[in-house]
Amino acid sequence: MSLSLEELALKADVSKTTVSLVLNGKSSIYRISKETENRILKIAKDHNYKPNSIARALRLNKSLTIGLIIPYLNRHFGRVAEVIEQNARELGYQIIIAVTQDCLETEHDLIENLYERNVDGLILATMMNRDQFNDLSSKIKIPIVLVDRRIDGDDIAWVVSDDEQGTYELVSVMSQEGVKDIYFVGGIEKLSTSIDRLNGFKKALLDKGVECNQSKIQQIGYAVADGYEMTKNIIERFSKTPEAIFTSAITLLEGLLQYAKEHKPDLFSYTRVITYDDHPMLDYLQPPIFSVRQNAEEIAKKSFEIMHGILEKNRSFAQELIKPELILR
Amino acid sequence: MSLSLEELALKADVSKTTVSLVLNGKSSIYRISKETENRILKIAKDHNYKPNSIARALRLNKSLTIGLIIPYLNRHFGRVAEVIEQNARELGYQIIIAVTQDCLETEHDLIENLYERNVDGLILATMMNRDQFNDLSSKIKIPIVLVDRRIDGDDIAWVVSDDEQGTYELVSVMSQEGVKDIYFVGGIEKLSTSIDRLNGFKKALLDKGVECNQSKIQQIGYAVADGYEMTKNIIERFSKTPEAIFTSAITLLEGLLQYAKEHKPDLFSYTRVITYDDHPMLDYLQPPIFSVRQNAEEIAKKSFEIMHGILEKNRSFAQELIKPELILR
DNA sequence: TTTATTTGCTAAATCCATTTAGCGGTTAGA
DNA sequence: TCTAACCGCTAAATGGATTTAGCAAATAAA
Repeated sequence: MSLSLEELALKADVSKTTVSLVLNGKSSIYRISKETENRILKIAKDHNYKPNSIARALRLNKSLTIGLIIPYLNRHFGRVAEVIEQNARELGYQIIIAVTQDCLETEHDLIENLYERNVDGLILATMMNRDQFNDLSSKIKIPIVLVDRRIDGDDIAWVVSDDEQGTYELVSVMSQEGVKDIYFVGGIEKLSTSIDRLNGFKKALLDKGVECNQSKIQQIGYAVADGYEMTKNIIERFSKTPEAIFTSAITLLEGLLQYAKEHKPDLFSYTRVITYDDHPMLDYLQPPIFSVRQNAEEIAKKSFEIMHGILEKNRSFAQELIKPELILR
Repeated sequence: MSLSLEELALKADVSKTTVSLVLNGKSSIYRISKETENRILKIAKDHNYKPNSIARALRLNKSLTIGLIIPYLNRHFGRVAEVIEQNARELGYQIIIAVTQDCLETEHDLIENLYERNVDGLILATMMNRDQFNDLSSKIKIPIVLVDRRIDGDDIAWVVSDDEQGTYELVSVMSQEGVKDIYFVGGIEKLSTSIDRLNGFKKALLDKGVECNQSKIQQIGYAVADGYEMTKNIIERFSKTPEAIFTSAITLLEGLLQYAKEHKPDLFSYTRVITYDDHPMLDYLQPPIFSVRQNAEEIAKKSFEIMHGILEKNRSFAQELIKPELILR
């Protein structure tokens, strides 16, 4: 299977240069005769010739490969990865995937690793701050598109959900109903997802003249156990019967549900729970939990689009806020 | 950044052959003096030399890259992919991921594509039957490990959940409680997951002397909409009040829940629902739904282990049935 | 002193596709 | 008749690491 240019040239009784030129559509530029061209094309087709991608990558310094670095392959990022892969494939790119488990050091290692492995670009759900990112950018000479988590900066490409607006709208639904005593169960404090969601949260309350007490805000992390812990803190230290709790990720909601199940089975009789991130199973929980659905498909599509634009269309960076969808049950 | 062997050789004032030999641990075989060796090692370290992986792949015909082809990046396969990636990374391999959406043609295209892109091996959740697989094997000269879905054959490597046993145990819980009128909501008929789960289902009933009527078995597909459709069929055509329904995947359960929500809100008052696949949210549904949790981590670990064994340890194929876990709520 | 062996290292081939510079032959124009 | 332009194609260099065969100098053995 898959013979080389040279073998093809032998069969066509021309040099491998000629074969290469023909197959790369440069026949006319190099004045290869129609006859020779057709002969070569036929032989190539008959033998189902595909150029060796490694040799090609070496020569062209271009591997048609994009590295995708994300914290987990959970529901959200799984969907993002899936759609990025499909979009990439249509344009001839492959996706190399790697998961950081939200560990900054792992992220650094992976970036370095993929860079050395000659990916053409990186799509990154990063934990870095601006300084760390700048450091990196100066070392790494391939385009980077941030996804899901952004870093402020005029020249940084990113595609993220409009976390602030989504949270604002969701929390506003509560505050418009007069709910005031609302708790924020947050994730990793320094990430844009946390910052933006917290801003949206505060803004929704302020709009109704509710001052947001610092004691109502917790940010430990995005793991299920973190959600459990923060819920526990709220119930055991601040209020046995909070009016409402906002969890800023589906995993945190899981933690809340787990705590409620174990220690507070009647939680839902006096507490409204709302959450960032949606999940189909929420449709079947009692009582219904309002949520914000991130448009993973659009996030994925745009982020590859930007990458592709930079790589092949000489476009520069771009930034996109993707509108999430409110789901009121 | 990242200079070449040649540049390194220049700095060390030796030939690139010498540098390569030293860096590949062949100093003693080729009698490179300790002095030269240390000088080269130091320079390489100072400059953080990393061999160009593309050049290496071309020369060695080995890309340290594994293709992973799965139907979706959903919860189950996302977790499998995540763990495969982590295991692979520790041993220096990268994972190229691609999703088929359970389309056989896409699967074929992807296999061909990844093969041409010189992956060293393929881990595959396949839709192929034995003949198609044999056809493929004869063309493709790299190791293939099937994951999640197996194909019978003495020389085919696979790692799958013990679907038959898992289903048997789960359904036995029902049949031991005297439940007889139980429906099978199945997936894609010809896949081993479907065949094995159906066998386990039948066996559990037969053990209690219950004959399994063909009308109680449906197999349309694994999509949420398929689950909806099959549930609808059961309720509208066979029994308004089935004693129990077994869904053979979490997506099918979602379809069932959706149908119930829309057309049969009292379904759970007379019907027991059990499902293959687990999901943490099931903990919070009323009434509790018993399930079988596949050990995605173990499946992932073993499948890469087998691949690695074939690639680097001269081992041959292997087959592994991974025990799932019954979750009774 | 001569031959054999060891030491320490390297030139060149290899993997395969791409691309630049240019060769030898024909035709057209002056 | 001579130069210029054109035609159709190719040799060779390139990218970077690996590996085989082997060279020259130093040492040991005869």
